[in-house]
Amino acid sequence: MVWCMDVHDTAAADAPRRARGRPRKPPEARDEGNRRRELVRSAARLFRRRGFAAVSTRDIAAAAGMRSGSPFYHFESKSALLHAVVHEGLEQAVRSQDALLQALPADAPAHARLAALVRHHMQVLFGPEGDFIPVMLYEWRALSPAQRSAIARLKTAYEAPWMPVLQALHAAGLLRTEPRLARLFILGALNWTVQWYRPEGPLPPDALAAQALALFLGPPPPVFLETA
Amino acid sequence: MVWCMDVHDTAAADAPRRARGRPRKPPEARDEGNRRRELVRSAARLFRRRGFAAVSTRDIAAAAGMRSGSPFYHFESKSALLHAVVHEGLEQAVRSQDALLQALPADAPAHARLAALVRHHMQVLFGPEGDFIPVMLYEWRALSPAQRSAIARLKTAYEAPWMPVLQALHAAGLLRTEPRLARLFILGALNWTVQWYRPEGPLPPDALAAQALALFLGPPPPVFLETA
DNA sequence: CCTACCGATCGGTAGG
DNA sequence: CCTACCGATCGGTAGG
Repeated sequence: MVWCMDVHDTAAADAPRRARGRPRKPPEARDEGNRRRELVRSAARLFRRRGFAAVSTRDIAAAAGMRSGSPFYHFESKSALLHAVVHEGLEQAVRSQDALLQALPADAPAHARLAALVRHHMQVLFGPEGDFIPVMLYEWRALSPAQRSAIARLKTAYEAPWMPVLQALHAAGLLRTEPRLARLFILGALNWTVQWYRPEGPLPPDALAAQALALFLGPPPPVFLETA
Repeated sequence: MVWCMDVHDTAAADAPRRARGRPRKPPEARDEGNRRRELVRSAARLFRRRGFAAVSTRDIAAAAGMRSGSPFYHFESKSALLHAVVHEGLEQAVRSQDALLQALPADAPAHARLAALVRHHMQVLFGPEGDFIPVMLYEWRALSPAQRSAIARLKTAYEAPWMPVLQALHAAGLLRTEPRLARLFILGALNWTVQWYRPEGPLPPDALAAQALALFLGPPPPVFLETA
């Protein structure tokens, strides 16, 4: 092995350690936990833009202001980084969706509940943390089996609240498709928007959500059916 | 450079060419044009299963029964192979879609036309050539700008016939969403099925298409509106 | 279409 | 968290 320190330079070796190489950041700016978060954020952005396999750990390190080997101080592998992106994004999405449903009036009609779920889903896809879930949607394959099943549990938790809402709409005759299939089609149509929709365009995410809802439920909110 | 032929073995060099290395296939089994097609087919299957970046040109060569360098006899680069997959798949889809529309009665109602388009799209995704279009859908990014715009023209040709149908449904009040958005949502819901649907399961592709149509158009075919 | 090869890059690691 | 490095693999090519 070859080292950059010249082993023949005994004077330097015996002298007190001098600062070598590039200057270190002052300790208060390094802020341990945030370095890891910065890696996850950078990885999410790069994975979304170019895909997992096309992004190198060196790219991620550079985006987070580190050297090539440093991501492996925080994560044991590239795929562990992907797992962190997906896991943290999905955990946050489950949390905010649960909070949303808690905030709805207990007697909110199914139509209003579905509207809230669709609107929230678009916020998850295009909000400030908008890289995390698309990475899950499109880079699923790159996870190991063990990682996949950890994610699958969270995904089930995210999708669960959709079912009673779709079942109620189906029972009321407002949804002609079998609820489980309806959920797959609806989430598919919404997830696909990451391929073509730009939130900075003329149509804001909430308006896009309203258009999607109109496609699935046909006529405008038939309030009369719910409020007897 | 080092060659496998021993240059000191002048006797062998002067002797009439002997068969060296692995045996060649007889000429009639090689069938020039089909080798290229086999590469495209193998590439399509691998790109779909593992993604463009995760598949090596060696993998593709092996799947087509070739050695590592041989794909570059047929294609100038890995991305040219991807382009061939996408281009040939999309060309075929445009052709069969056009044939389908020609075969419909001239007075077929918009509802029936949309049903035919949706059914055909599922056949494109899950039929015998079912790897080609999913590769386009999910590996779009890996194409060069020039390749992308060549594909974009074909994609426009594929999507064009959907618009008059959706506009007619919109005008008839059977579709509550602006037609252009409806097209994006509908094709998105259908394209997403490659993530979860297995055609060898209990629900055949045509039945899946019917369920999707019911979701978008609500009530069963309102024939009375079209047949006066 | 194969053989033999090249330069570049990749994920990951030892040692500090 | 950096430095210096390793073995493996990758896309691609020259020459036949």
